[in-house]
Formats: sequence, C-alpha cells, structure tokens
Amino acid sequence: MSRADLPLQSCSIARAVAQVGDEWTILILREMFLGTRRFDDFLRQTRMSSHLLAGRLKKLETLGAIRREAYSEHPPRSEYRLTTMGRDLWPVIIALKQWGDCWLGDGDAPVQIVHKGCGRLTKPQITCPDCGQVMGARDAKAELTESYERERQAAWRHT
Amino acid sequence: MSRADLPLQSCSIARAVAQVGDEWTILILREMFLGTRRFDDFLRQTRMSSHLLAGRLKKLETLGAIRREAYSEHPPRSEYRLTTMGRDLWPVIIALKQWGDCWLGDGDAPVQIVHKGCGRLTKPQITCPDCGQVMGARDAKAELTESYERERQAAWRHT
DNA sequence: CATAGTAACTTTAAAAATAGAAGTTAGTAA
DNA sequence: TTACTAACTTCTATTTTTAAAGTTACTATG
Repeated sequence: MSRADLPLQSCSIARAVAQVGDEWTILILREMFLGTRRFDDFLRQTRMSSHLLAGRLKKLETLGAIRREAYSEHPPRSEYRLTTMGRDLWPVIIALKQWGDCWLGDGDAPVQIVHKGCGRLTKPQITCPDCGQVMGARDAKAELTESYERERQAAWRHT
Repeated sequence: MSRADLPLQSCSIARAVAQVGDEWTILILREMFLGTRRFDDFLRQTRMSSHLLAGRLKKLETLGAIRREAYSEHPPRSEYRLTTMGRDLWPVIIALKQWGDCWLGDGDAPVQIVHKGCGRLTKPQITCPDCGQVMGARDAKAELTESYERERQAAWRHT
C-alpha cells in the first residue's frame, strides 16, 4: 500500500498520519505554536526547502488546519494561522516534545510550557477525565469496534 | 537542510520527529499498542512494504524504543516489543488518534480506550499537573531558553 | 532612475526514498 | 515431493525530496 491510500483507511490514526504524520508538517506545526506566521520565517526556522514548505502549507490549508490571511494587498503578502482544527493538534506536538525532552534531550529542554491559568511552568500530562488519574500506556486497554475487529482479522486470512 | 540533519537540532521536537515522525513508524507504533509483535502481522495490518518495515524496525531497535526477542531458535523467529522508551510514545499515538477521531472520523471511532484503573471508556485529556486543569493550545505559553532564543534569532539574520 | 533588497513563491535537475514484486533461508505439514 | 510459513533481502521502476536558481511584485537607497 502506498501512503496515498492512508486517508482511506478506517483507522483514525492512519488518517491523521496521512495528513500530519510527516517530518516537515510537524515542524511547521511546531513553528505555528511558537507564533511563526510567514513563509520566509518558516523557511528560516525549519530550514526546509521552499518547494516542500509551499506544498505542505497548501495541504494544511486544504485540510482546514491553517488558513491564509492577506496582511497586505500591494504587494500581495499573506500570513498563515492555525484554525481550531490546527490548534487541536497541540497535544500531538506537546507529546512529541515531552518524549524528545525525556529520551533524546541533552540537559535543559529548549522550550518550556507555562500554564496561563496558574502561571506556572508545567509538564502537561495525560489524565483520565472520569477519575482524574494520570494515564500511561499500561493503564489503557484498546477496545475495537466489531467492524474494525473484523477488518483486521480479514487482513490476517487471505493474502 | 535534509531530514538527515534533524537529529542534530537543538529542538527536542525536531529530534523526536527525526526518530518517529514518519508515516510508517507511527503505524508500527499503533500496532505495537494494539499488541502486534510479529513481522508478518505488522505487514498485514499496516500493508507497508516489507523492505520499509524491516528498516523501520531496525531503526526503532537501534534507538531503543523496541527490542527483538527470539521466541524460537529452530527455525529462528523473533518478536518485537516496546521498551519503556517506546511505551512512552503512547501519548503521541493517543493524541493523533483523538485528533483523527474528532476531525477526520466518520461516525464511531474504531478504537476506544478503557482506563484499567477505573474500568471506564475514556478520552484521555491533557492536564496541568500543578492545578489539575485541562489544557489546550490557548492555555499554554512557550518559554524559550536564552540559548535557544539566540539560535532562532541567528537564523533570522544572515542567510 | 538604476540598483539592491524583501516576501512569497515556482521551476528544474539530481539525489534519495518508496512500492511492489520476486527471491532467500530455515524450517513444518500433508 | 510439494506446499506453506515466518522473517527477511534484493531488485527495479516510480515518486518524493533537496538544493539551487528563477519569478513576481513591490519598497528603499543613492
């Protein structure tokens, strides 16, 4: 299967990955959350090629995760901003950051998060909304819908 | 800059992305969290090419996120299992899943999460460990270390 | 007014990664 | 003996990415 078919899968992770699961898109999102809005600033901060940046921005815009807004007509200039859909990717970026800080870091994390609500430096964590406890991989069990279960077993059978 | 240079960046997100920020690695991790352990099962469930799967598993093993364990000597057969480092990527997968379910889903999520602690279906959320409140992008402010700030401003100047 | 500079891209060509198929190794099962 | 499985590796065609140069539409400087 090629990556082009990922959006068609019934797994929502596969679909998410098809849209934002590549190196450069994630770096663009990082920049967005750091406040970068302009083409050349994305270029400078990520050092990706302009060709790719243009393509990725277009893809994110088509998807609806960012929107382009003109800040000058003459000459034509525009900014890119996150939509609600795009802002909802924050947990993904934060999760990557924390993992990177923890397992690949060399000393201090270059970026720290301040919780505006309480004003403190914080390391956001995943919790269960029902009982409030912190959650990790071992506290969770995946439950598949019947149809998804069938789909996965079908893959097992005939190849 | 090419993707090969990502691991050298001082940003921990860039470093994380260099290791696990590609389509197929994320799908492999999804399978790991669903309990898949064997080469051919990864192949069947992700439908990636065996060439790529072999490469990605090797990379994850070298990194230390998974380990290979023989479950038979004759014939030689092995399983892949998450290490603690690998299990710590759970929040990344969960964040992608929730975003996918919310923004790209068509009806029911194919996978649901049960919190073993309280036994309930749950949608894990990000909270501030200090005050306990749920957090989103708008509740957070990024604070850069001085050296990282300087590094970013240097990119701005001379090109 | 000519030259330099900036922002936001697009085009091109060469290099690298991927996809799909076929092949390999070391067995077990009919 | 033939078929089949698990876990890969090799091969080639196609696609994607990289890096560099070019384009468009201006503004600023001497």
